[in-house]
Amino acid sequence: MAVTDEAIERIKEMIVSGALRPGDRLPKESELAAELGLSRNSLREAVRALSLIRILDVRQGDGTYVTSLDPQLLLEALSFVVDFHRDDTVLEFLAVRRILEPAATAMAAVRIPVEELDALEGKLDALGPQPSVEELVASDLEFHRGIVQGSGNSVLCSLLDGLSGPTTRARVWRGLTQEDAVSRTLHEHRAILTALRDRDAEAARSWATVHVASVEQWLRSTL
Amino acid sequence: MAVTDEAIERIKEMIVSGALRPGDRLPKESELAAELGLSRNSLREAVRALSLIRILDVRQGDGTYVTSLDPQLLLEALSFVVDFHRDDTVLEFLAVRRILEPAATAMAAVRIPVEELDALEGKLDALGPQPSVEELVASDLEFHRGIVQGSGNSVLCSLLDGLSGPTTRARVWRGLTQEDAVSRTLHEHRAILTALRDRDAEAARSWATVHVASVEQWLRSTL
DNA sequence: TGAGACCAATACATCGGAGGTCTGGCGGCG
DNA sequence: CGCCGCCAGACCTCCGATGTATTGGTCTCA
Repeated sequence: MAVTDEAIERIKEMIVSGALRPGDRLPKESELAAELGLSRNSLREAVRALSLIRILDVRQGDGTYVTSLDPQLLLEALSFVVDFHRDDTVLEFLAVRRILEPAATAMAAVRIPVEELDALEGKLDALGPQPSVEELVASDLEFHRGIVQGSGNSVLCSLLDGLSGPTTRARVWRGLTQEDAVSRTLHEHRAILTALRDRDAEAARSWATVHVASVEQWLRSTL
Repeated sequence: MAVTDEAIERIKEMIVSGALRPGDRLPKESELAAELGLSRNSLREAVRALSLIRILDVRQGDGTYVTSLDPQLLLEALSFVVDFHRDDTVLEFLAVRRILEPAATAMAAVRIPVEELDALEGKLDALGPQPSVEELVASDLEFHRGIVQGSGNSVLCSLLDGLSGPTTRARVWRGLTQEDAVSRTLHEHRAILTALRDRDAEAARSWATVHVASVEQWLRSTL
């Protein structure tokens, strides 16, 4: 195995084993390089790779630290990966989302705080009757994120966040706004909110399914 | 932004825009470095980072190539990330799996080929009445992977594969084998197979739910 | 005495070059 | 025609030096 790959494994092992804990500072480049028995350049490649997927956080002039390792942070790299997929696999991502989103919405029905529901409704109200594409995308993203956060599962939340990345979403919306789907989507958002207020998990699940499925269907007919 | 990060974005952009397609070979280090306006060392850091998440494939003595970009390949990096999580978040990953696995099993019920079912049953038969821990883990992993592949959604398949990574699974099994859960698990596997043979999606979904939930419950009571 | 500016130490960022190693292809030899 | 060794190309690793951002202490001034 190449020295750099070995360094990646060694650093990973140090973190997994607990020798390095979240927030800990790594020895400085030169020391760590000597410790692992390689040059600074090679070590830097390892550190950079781990930095890309948010395992490490390098701060110039300060040092290199282990991140919080929150699922949210680590799965953020997922959206980077999703960006590489073209339209032909978007449907598969959307199918996964159609599984997760209703489940998350149903989970949220029994535990999301009323204040959060109020906040979400307020944001829907703030959206005018003729929102721009950018506003719609932002609103949609925020709406779903708010609900999924209400599920109380941060892994689920981050996963959906990554799957519904800006790129995918934007691609979908770009054409979707040409149709009358805008008002229908907003109506579905309202329906989901109502179901959540009623603490009706099954209704919430159904509305979420309908919501995602309608996007999926439109996309399938277009591609 | 640092030159290396910029290089990562530039390379990503080249791939997403289609300038570089799967399987394409990148210009050699020195040329690409000159083209992007940075040193080879910095470029190497960028390439190494993209290589870690399976976007690029560097072959010593040959060149650097764009991978197939299959969802399967890219989501493989997910298991690397999952490895960093400790027991306290395993439950959240398992909860996500409890959502996805039944759905995938139900999808498989209507489309998995009979030959695949035969193969899976054959593997269960090959497992003796007193399998070792390693055999059990391997069998369990292979069984679920075979079924999920039958769902026909490669994204879903890779996602579950990553979530049920060897580490997580091994941790769970290590203690689980102490109980009588072994025979129960094997029995559940048989039941899932039967439901799939009957093309009974609902039964398959239910058995998969029971299967994952039992592991989750045991884990919850142990932690 | 307290606040703000200055400065030096620290640590990462970037660079260019040199030597090593592996791969694949070309040509010679049997 | 097939096998084997040579060789050019490309990545691997390392070194040493310079640039740059942050930090924290110190010094000066009000």
